[in-house]
Amino acid sequence: MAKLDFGPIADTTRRAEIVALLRRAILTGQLEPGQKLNELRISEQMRVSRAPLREAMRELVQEGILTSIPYAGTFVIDVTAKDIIDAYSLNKVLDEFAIELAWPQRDPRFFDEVDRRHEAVKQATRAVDTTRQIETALQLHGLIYEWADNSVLLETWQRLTSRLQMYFALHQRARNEPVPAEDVHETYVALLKGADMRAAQRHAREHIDLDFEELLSYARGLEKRVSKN
Amino acid sequence: MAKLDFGPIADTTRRAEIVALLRRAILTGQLEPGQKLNELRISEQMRVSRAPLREAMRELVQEGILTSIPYAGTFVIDVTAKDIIDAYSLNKVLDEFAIELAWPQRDPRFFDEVDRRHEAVKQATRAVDTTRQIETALQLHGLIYEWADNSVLLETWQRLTSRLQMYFALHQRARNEPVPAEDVHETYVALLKGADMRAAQRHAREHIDLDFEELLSYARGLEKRVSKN
DNA sequence: TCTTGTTAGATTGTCGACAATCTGCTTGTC
DNA sequence: GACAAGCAGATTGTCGACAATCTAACAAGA
Repeated sequence: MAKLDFGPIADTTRRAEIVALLRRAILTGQLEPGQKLNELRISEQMRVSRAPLREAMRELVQEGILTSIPYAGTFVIDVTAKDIIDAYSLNKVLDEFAIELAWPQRDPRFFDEVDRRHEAVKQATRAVDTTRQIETALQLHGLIYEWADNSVLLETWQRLTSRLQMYFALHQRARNEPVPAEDVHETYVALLKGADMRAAQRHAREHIDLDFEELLSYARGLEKRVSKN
Repeated sequence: MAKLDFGPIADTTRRAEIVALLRRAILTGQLEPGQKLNELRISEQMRVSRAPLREAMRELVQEGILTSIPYAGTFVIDVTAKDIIDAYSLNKVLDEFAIELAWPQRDPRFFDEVDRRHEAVKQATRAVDTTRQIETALQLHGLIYEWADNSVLLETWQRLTSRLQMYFALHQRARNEPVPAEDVHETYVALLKGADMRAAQRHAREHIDLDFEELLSYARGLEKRVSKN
């Protein structure tokens, strides 16, 4: 008998859907950093009462992409150059650790997934779908975390991912030139499938530094933003 | 003129107070793992409506110490041996990183803080106040994170701390013998004040392993718990 | 002119009630 | 007795209204 384990049914609460909508809006840059979220307006737009909206906002505050000041409002987090540096330097450390943990766990399904996600990135690149390209690249990157079999590490990575995605989206938005067409993940994928763990760790670190430089140049250009209504 | 910079005023929303109350109850083990949180009952006990209570619970869910199933309820997270192992192994990695970042940042205020927090631990130990002892020990431990000057790392550590505190509290609760009177932090403190960073990192790792063994033996004895009303 | 007090409007925080969903029990049927 | 249907109670999710707080504009006084 085929072993088909059903995943949990979809959370069909308004709250969950609101969280997804808001998160997407923030991570794609539709909601700009520093921008204030007006509860009444958003709840009306979504045809929802303020209660589930506020609960959703609480989640996103804890997730680190919103910030809230009592009686003043809830805002999209501001992005400073330091934030980006901090996130990236931590990401390096976590990557190294994740690769170490995931390495002995690699199995056929892992290798399949690598290719599948790599393919998704390439497709998004061809389609010049910037948002999706960022999304898929991070998903490829997150594979080692999923295979590391450490729930706390995975959680930490997911939190970090939110910000990284936001940073990249802002970056791409700032320079509105088309996305690089070359495939920067080729080497990384090859190393993940290879036998030399140290090499993979080294590459992950260097690869990150590459993207980092670009992002940082953007970050340095960031000015303080005023909160918009 | 003395430069006194006022910190932000206290968040005097009911929500914030509820979060603090609930968190404390969970971290000290007053609310047991797996236990269900009945909204109506708690809101009545606290003389508060369900709205701010629910928002507070959302925060704690994202904080990782509560878990929620739509239309079923919100529960204190279950603690498995694997969770403890995962948290600790990540903690090791983060510690090493934090020491590295904090090392060049050490200043007179840092050394003062080390002593101050170390003193707090010793005092709690003398008073045989187990809860406070765990709290202060973690605060001493968290010093390197505060000095690392990496906001994302600090956040990550604080999330991790919540769980560690919970694990320790459960552990102490399980074996109701008094707390060890000897000062296990003496060496750590000395190394933090010393000149050899590598030695400090090494000790942090070993020291952790020590406590870890004890905690693990407890974790292994953990049985599945049924949810209580 | 600058400061301080006041007030109106907008927005967030909180409340009590209703709707949707789950759980366990009972009932009826075979 | 086993099993499904249906019902009652309890609990969570959502709503609309009210209270508390903030903001900005304006007026009064030094």
